[in-house]
Amino acid sequence: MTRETFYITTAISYPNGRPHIGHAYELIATDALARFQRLDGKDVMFLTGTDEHGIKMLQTARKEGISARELADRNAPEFKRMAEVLGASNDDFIRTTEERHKIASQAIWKAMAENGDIYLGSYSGWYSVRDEAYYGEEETTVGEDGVRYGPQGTPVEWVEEESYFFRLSAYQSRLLKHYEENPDFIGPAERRNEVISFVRAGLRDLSISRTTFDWGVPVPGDERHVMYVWVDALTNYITAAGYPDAGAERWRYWPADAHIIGKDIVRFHAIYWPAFLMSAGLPLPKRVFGHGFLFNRGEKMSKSVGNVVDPFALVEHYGLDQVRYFFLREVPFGQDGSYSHEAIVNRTNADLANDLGNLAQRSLSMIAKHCGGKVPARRTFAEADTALLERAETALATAREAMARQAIHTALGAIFEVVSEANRYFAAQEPWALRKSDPARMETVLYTTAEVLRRIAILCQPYIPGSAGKLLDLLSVPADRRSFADLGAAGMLQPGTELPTPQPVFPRYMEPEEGQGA
RNA sequence: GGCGGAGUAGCUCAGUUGGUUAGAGCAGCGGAAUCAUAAUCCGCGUGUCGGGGGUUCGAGUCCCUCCUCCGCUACCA
Repeated sequence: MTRETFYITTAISYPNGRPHIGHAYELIATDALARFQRLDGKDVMFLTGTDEHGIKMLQTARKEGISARELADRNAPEFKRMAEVLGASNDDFIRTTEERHKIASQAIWKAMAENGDIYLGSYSGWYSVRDEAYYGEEETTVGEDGVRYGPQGTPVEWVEEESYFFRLSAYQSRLLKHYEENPDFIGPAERRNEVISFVRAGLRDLSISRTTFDWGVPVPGDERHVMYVWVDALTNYITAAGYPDAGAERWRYWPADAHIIGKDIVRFHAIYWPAFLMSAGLPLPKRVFGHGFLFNRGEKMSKSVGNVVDPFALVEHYGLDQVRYFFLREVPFGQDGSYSHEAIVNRTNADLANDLGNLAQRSLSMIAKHCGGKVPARRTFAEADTALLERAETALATAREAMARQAIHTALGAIFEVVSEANRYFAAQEPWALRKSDPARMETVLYTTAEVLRRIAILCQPYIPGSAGKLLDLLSVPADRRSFADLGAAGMLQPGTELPTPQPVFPRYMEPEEGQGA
């Protein structure tokens, strides 16, 4: 029997600089979504990568006195390294400068051309390099410095060039129909509204080639042109699935189940991309989800303010799972979020070290001391025992529903509800008192606690894979018995199983004696 | 200007189709306990639910209006 496939992607990062916290955030969240589906038995493909063409790469390279390719070759590995440092479980890392991507991009171009959607025209206007957009004369203003600026406040220059156009205007009603018939195509709902009102306002044909530079994928049949960077960038999602080879091993993953992107590029993914795919006769992704931005103490990161936070430093300072947990739990996915040293310390100490870590430590220590370091025997379960264990299964159901709509914070909330409940259970049962009054009952209580920890750890794997794995190791849970299918009765701990000496899983963050925090 | 979203306890937020004394977490205060990573458990909130008006037996939850913030979008001097 073939398993259900699940294909999920991040946006590909533009490597004209080093990875920043926004890249890290998107990757962590997408990784959690991918891991969840894997644990839930799906055949998952998770893709991330870098988007290396376009004039901005060229300009940054020029400024540094190197070629665009050298810049890409220098920075792309940093993004790859970030994926490793963040514990991302991506199955592939695509670079748009790869040969397979050139083949795919040219193939989709040809498919769109054969469908009659590409025509040669010319474009002249005020072009903003930074915005990568043309503006009408009336949209620009000449500043006091004599420089002409676009509506976004970026300098523009007069550009006149021959350009291929994509007949986007022809797709207006088909797109609207698609949004109508597939209400979950765009998430969250606010983004969907924005897209629909934009499309309703009317779509103009899109300029999709450039002749003013050559850092891009050549247009098939007319190599004076390179493709507009977004045509080539969006195509990465099918390149990695083997396009244009319909017989490719990975083609079974297409269409993607979810493109996870920042809210700033929703338009490209929810309008242009489906239009390109319709034109090329390919199925559309099932969902495009735009997450929010992160702010440092409520302020947008910027180099001038000096509050840019390096994801590598963050992981180094707080620990990988602490960083993952904080962003996934603290920020409602889809909304903007804020982070600060205090918030990270509070959240991770309270939830990970105090609630979960300490519960594991106190119960496993008792087992080590009073049960011979083996999974204790269990007698008849009391109502409190079964009730607690069932909470974990309820949490899985809640998490599953939440993760299907990218409500990662809701899923984590449900899981940590079980942790709280387990602490209440442990305090109410007082196994330390039972040790003298009713040792048999103590064993059952400790068994129940260990078992609920097993379930919690299984549920935590998508979010804090390293620590969850460590906890499962402490419970001697075999590596092949850690999926969601093993969550319930089928995978329960076997009394008598030898357990390793308990060790703290989540170190408590202690403020350095002196010096400033991160 | 148009469209959309938001404004609820010190902080971050939940609040189904309107219905008993508006909730959670964190922080704070008091207590219990001592198995544990000074962790845990219990108790404690007089919040104008942005302002005003309205519908209703009853509104945080519906309608109108105003204010503030944010997003998308279209423009104008």
